[in-house]
Amino acid sequence: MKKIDIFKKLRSSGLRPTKQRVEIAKFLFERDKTFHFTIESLDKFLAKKTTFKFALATIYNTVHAFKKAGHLSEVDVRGKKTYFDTNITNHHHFYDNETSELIDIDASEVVIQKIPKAPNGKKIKNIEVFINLKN
Amino acid sequence: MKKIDIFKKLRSSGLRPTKQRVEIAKFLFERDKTFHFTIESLDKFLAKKTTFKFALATIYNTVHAFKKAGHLSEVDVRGKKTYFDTNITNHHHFYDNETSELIDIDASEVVIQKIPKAPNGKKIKNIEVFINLKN
DNA sequence: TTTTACTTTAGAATTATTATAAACTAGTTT
DNA sequence: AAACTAGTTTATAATAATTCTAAAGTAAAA
Ligand SMILES: [Mn+2]
Ligand SMILES: [Mn+2]
Ligand SMILES: [Zn+2]
Ligand SMILES: [Zn+2]
Repeated sequence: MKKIDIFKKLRSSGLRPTKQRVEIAKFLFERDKTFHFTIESLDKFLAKKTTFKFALATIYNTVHAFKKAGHLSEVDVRGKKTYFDTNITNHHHFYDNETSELIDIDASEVVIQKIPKAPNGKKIKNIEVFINLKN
Repeated sequence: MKKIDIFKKLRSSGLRPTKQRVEIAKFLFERDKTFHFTIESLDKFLAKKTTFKFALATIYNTVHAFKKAGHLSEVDVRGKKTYFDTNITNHHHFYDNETSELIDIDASEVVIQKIPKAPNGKKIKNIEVFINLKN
């Protein structure tokens, strides 16, 4: 992903390309594989890898703007912190409780044969399969 | 569920049957159908339906003791509050985002045909299917 | 360049949860 | 039944994740 794409991500999220936001966007999107992160892990990375400061509020605001624009998704994990995902396709997860690690499962890897019909007046929006792992 | 069973629930959770705990246990277990709740909803019910006071810490402690003893389970729901479930069988959920309501799906209602194998050295502990609803 | 609207930031506020430690009580012992 | 002991409740403080605020700074428009 080129720098011009980073600007597009920002613009399409309603964000001006400030230096903080560009750094965040580069870290999130300028890579080959998608990944999962928390605000805390992102903050730690930014503190270590860049010279200037990032207020936590800036990180929260930027991540939420990306999420709102559909450039990030959120994953439900037991625990207190929110996990974000740069994989915005429909997909599923393994969760390794020992390491607190999320592993993607492509939607095509899961085939569901039978599912109940949605309650009256409701439709199915999406199905999330969460596979807990043990050793 | 009779009063004697309430005492068993408490005893098997390592809890003395105090009046607070008996009230909580009666509310949770003395009913025909299982249900989902948060600490907040439980607290509100107890405040409204009983005369004596419940410290929040007592509610948290009692619920956690039931969970640890296997009398309650926890459900991952997007959001900040923890949801508990008096249904401790393996089962799945519909989640109605409009009403923030969880609806049980019996394990037999879901048949999964294909699933990837667990990563090296890991085993599958359990599979949770979460179906998001829309109108 | 000046202006305007948006952005960053430090710190305060909020929310859910957990910890603390003093007052209280259930169950046991005498 | 009184005394004892271990467990319990409670108000309050502490912690952790997140959101809010408002002052100072910056990008883009005029
Ligand atoms: Mn959020
Ligand atoms: Mn959660
Ligand atoms: Zn993922
Ligand atoms: Zn349930």
